[in-house]
Amino acid sequence: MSKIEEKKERLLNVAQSIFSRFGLFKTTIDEIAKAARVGKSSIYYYFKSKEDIFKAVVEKELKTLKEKINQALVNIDNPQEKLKVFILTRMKYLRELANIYNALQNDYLEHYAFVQKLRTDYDNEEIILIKEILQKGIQEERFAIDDVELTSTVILVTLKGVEFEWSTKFNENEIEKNIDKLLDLLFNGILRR
Amino acid sequence: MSKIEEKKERLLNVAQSIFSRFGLFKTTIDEIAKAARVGKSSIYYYFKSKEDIFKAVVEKELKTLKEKINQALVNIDNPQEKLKVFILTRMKYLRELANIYNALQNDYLEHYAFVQKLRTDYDNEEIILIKEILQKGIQEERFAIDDVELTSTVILVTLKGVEFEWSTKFNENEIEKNIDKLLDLLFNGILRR
DNA sequence: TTTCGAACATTTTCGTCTTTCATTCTAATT
DNA sequence: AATTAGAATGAAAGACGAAAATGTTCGAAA
Repeated sequence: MSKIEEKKERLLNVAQSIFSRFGLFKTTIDEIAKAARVGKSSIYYYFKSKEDIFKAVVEKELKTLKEKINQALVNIDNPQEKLKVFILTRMKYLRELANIYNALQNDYLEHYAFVQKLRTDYDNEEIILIKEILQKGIQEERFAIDDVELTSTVILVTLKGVEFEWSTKFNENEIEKNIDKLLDLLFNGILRR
Repeated sequence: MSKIEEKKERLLNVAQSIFSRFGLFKTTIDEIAKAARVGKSSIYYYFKSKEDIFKAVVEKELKTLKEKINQALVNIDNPQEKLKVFILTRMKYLRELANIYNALQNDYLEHYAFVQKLRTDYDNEEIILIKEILQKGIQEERFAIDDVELTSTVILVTLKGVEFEWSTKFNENEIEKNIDKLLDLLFNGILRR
């Protein structure tokens, strides 16, 4: 990594921790500069604006999240298990990555073009990932799915819906139990046979 | 109905149509009074505050919604069919009743105590209704459900999640198709058998 | 090339005044 | 007495300009 990239990285880490605590609006460039022990104008040597820094931080967190999910999934073959691990890993790290979580949830940020783009882009990526898992399951003749598009949308929507409620109400252990039940519902449906 | 209740009703209808167009904040008591051809202080003879009027309007709409749903469900016996009709009816009328829809969705209203109460109360009622349908299905040995509580939560969350997306993207016919698929997913799951 | 102090530009904050609006009062009308 | 509404009240929301804070740029220095 080049010298300049190392410095950018350092500034980004500082910015990340401050943004995590105070959010985009309540942190000033000066704070970041002070914390990083540089003059505030130096920041502009590396980033073109405050929004740009925030964007970089969120993208960094997004990259981390994707890596964590990929790492968790890479040596799992069973598509049922894969879905479960995907959901669990997603929930776990999304909560840790405060800035991306905020960018995805906070209503005050939705007017920023890059946040909107981030949301739809990331939605799409997740849909694609879910679709791939489903397709693999179909290919292996484990799943029988009529409309993969709709099914993955429903899975993602449900995930986003229960995520908030569960992560405030339950501990990690209970969440896993709920996810198991949710997956059981998804796999088997509710009809008696 | 007493004279005073008739007048209240009339004022409420006027208020409903104005609130529907402009929302709680952008409509003034004066507007309602003018539209109803009464002096604005007369309104206070019937309602104790602006919030009180809005509350009454929302409750009126809620009552309408419940009636519509009950009417639609009353002579359906099959629990599968019942779920479908519930979902369709709910979607259809919720969109027509602008004020309750706003009260349930609009972030600016969530600070009002009665809106919060309305939301949680109505959530509970819907959960209860869904549970009842599920219980009936279990009783008739059509459904096999491990955790009825979680299942009904998941159904409601999914409903609320797809509702917005679908109602902007699809027409009534396509929505019905999607709901059919959604129900198929719910009933049969995705596992091949 | 990199840094930073100072200058500049833009936004936010604050105080003041004015206007609007919800609510109350009071007297008139039914 | 029940009902209505004009006028009064007070609190909140806007309009506006000055001052302060903050984001961004520039040019000189390390």
